[in-house]
Amino acid sequence: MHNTGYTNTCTVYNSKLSCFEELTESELEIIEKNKVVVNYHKGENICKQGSFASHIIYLSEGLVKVYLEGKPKNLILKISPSGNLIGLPSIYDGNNVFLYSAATYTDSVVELIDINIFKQLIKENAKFAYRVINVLNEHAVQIYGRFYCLTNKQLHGRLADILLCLAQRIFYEMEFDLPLSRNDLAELTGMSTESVIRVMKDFKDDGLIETNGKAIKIVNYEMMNRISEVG
Amino acid sequence: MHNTGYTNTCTVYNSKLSCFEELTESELEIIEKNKVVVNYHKGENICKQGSFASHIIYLSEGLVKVYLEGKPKNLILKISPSGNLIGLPSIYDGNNVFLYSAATYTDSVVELIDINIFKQLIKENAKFAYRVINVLNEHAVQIYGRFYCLTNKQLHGRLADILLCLAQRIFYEMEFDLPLSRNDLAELTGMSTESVIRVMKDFKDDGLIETNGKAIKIVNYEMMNRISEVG
DNA sequence: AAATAAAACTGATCTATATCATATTCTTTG
DNA sequence: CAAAGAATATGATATAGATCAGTTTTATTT
Repeated sequence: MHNTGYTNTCTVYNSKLSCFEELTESELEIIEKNKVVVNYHKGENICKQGSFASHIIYLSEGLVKVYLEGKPKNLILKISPSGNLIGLPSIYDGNNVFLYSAATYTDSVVELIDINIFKQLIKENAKFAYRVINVLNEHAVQIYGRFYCLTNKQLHGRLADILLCLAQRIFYEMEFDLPLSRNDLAELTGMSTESVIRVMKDFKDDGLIETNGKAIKIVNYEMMNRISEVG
Repeated sequence: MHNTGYTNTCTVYNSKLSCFEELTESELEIIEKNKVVVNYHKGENICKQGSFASHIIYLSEGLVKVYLEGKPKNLILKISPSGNLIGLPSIYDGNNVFLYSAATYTDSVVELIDINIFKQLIKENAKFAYRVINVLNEHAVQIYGRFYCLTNKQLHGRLADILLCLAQRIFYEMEFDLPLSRNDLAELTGMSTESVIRVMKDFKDDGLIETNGKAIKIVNYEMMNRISEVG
């Protein structure tokens, strides 16, 4: 049976698709010549919603959250590991503005590509543009899934989602050092910090996970997965 | 000051951008020759999440909801009036599948464009592709806004949002015949039908709106707007 | 027009989860 | 190394909004 569901809050946008493969040597050279490399510390903002989007951001190292600014609290759209582009939705005529903010969870390295050059490449190289469309759509699927989960699943499901997601899509292991605080997890799952702590405790008490400081181990994958699915 | 916020649940995706303007005569002809026109009755499905996406759908008449299928309940991503494309996110290599379902609120007319022809045009005409990217991004903004509202605003804010949205973006008038049931509104705002009714009553009692059967009139626009903003 | 079905409405109750208040542990820094 | 500051933890309380169980109104069918 075909999988029609968006059953994962999984927040990680980890594109398998690179659009740059479709560029010619000379086009790549244009990018190389016009890009700038910038280092960021943990917790810094790499772009700010509403500010002028002069660049497309390529995350070459690190881990960032991409989020909408909100009055009482922000809304995280995705977390993005290295190898992904940030700011593609800014390619939008008459509105050269970042549609979201992004901030680093860990020290990160970023390459800034002039947005006008990027746009020019799209307008000249249809294959490249096609790839960009693919990346945007892949991204859309992720956001849809997250949207569904945050609006439909409850606490245990959402937290299970995120933990599985980190294990599977960021660390590729069931045991990892969590670079996020309980507070970060709360923001990510749309729950209160206290609830994160309580649900984590539930998971521990039920033998689904083990924690030791920042270290987390998903012991009972099957069960965690069921919790994530059931909500 | 620049408006950086996504303060509207507004669900209506009403693109000002048409991507077809960038096509040449002969390209348009290709589309004309390969398109099929289909009529739908109110309440019918025009595409189903997970099914093979053989076509891009152009809504030439009517009003539809675009939604994710969910076990206890669905999640509406947007409502789309005539003049918009549905199914663009299906342009996604290795996954020729509808990423969402769509169903009509009213009798509708649809033009089906073969997805392979559409893809081919993207790959050959970069300007066209650029427009498609613009449409996708415009769309993304809408969904982000809705995402924010559904996860952060509470009942009164959400319902005020939708009513304003219908008035401003669908009917272009403060007085209109609502083509949606209370149940539809509930689905749209992510609340229970009973709550929709209660909040509607609150609005009526406070003199913000007047209703008479299917007819709705937004009397106090200012106040409704404030409710929508405050949440 | 009577009968049936479907919306719309109302009130009572229940529950998931936030919020608040406070305690404990861990981490940084003077 | 002590002191201050974060981050984590825990229990009590509050509440927005769902769910349930009905009633009334509107729409549809016979």
